[in-house]
Amino acid sequence: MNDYDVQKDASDKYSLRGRVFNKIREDILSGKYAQSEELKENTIGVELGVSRTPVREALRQLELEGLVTIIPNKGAYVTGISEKDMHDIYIIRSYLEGLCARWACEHITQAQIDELEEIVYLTEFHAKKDHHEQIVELDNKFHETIYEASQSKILNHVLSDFHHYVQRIRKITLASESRAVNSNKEHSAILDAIKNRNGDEAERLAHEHIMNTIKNITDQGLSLYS
Amino acid sequence: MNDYDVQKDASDKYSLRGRVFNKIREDILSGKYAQSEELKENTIGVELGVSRTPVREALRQLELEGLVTIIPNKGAYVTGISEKDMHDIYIIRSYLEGLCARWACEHITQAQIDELEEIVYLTEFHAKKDHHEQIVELDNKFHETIYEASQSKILNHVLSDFHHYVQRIRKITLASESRAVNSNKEHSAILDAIKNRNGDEAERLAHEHIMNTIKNITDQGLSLYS
DNA sequence: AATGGTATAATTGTATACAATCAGACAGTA
DNA sequence: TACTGTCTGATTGTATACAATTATACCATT
Repeated sequence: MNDYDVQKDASDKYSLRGRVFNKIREDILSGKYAQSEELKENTIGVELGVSRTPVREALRQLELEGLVTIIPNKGAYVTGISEKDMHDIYIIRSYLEGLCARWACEHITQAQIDELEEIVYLTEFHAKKDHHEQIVELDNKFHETIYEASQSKILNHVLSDFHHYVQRIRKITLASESRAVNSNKEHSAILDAIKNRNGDEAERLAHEHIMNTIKNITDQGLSLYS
Repeated sequence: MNDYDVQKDASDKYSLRGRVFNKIREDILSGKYAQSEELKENTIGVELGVSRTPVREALRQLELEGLVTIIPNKGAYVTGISEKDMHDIYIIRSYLEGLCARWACEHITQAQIDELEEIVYLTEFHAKKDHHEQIVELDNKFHETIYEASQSKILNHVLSDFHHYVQRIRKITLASESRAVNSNKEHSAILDAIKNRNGDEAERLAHEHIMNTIKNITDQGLSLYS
């Protein structure tokens, strides 16, 4: 009757299921759950203050993403990803980001080019001042813009999926100022190739860009999965 | 304590949800549902003789696969895939199958090599006799074996996802005897490269193999999405 | 006729009830 | 002890109930 007891959780952008989904994924990727740990619907539901239903739906989605393995009538188990998996993801991305840059050459709009130029410019600025937060944000934006510029729903989808996995790593690598600067130079070169509609060059540079990221991490003795 | 060996190998009988999921996906890919058509949980449930619950779960999974778009509190709508999407999938696959063959060079077991040789041999036999059914089956097997030989969980996962989309096309292309023969010759060449542990060659051949498939379809005036 | 508001219906979101299945304990037997 | 069958509790699979939200139809007002 009275409209006062409405949900105060104003982030109506995400449904309950969406929030549960993100929470569990985050917990898996962050290592809160051990490998092969059983994820009980009821336990998680109680933990998050929701019923089993949204938890079930989230687990089914995570199964499709490969983070969870469901054995019928038995349970859901954490599959997680190993360091090798992370390495594989980077290699795969190096190919696909290359292809993506090539397609972007063919389909990019002037507005998108402008946006990329702005991103490169701003990154240069923030890199000097060591603004980690903004740098990571801009890095994401740069790649996402190229995903969209490829005008390939499928490729965008695949690369965006991987995005969740590499998110944490980006924060680490870009914390090094020198890498942030170099990374931005590479972005700038990729952008130039795209502006010149040089597909071969764009593909090659984007491919190398990812490979350099791997090299940077391993050179520092860091792990891709930390 | 004991590590619970989570088996992904799904010889599992499909749950209701699994069947509903496959059915809806099939119906979307086959064009039974029009683009942007609303998928009502209740309607589909009644149609398949199940309640809303498994239908909901299936729709949520399909959303993650990109075949369905869910607008919160409103409904689920068919996103489907266009002919361009199919073309993109083939191009993406050409890269990833190449990478997969490269990795297979590094990790393949003797048993898997034996299996591939058997597949090539049997395909040659069935191609002569125009046994479509078996040819398609063997074609699938060939590719899946290489996916596994790559020993990359991630790459296997991505390529297996695409598999569903190209399944229908394979049946069409391989119906042409000449293509079936040529395709098998290409398989044989890829296998040779893998046996010689020649990564560059294997990647190049596997890449070309997919590109030839596209060429074959378009040359026949066929569509990738039919 | 056009507009706007309200009641009503349809649909989704979540919670819960019940059935099916599975794991582990325990007792009986040899 | 080793084996085996049954019971019990726990957990998942599905169906259904109810709440929240959205769409639609209808009437009143202008």
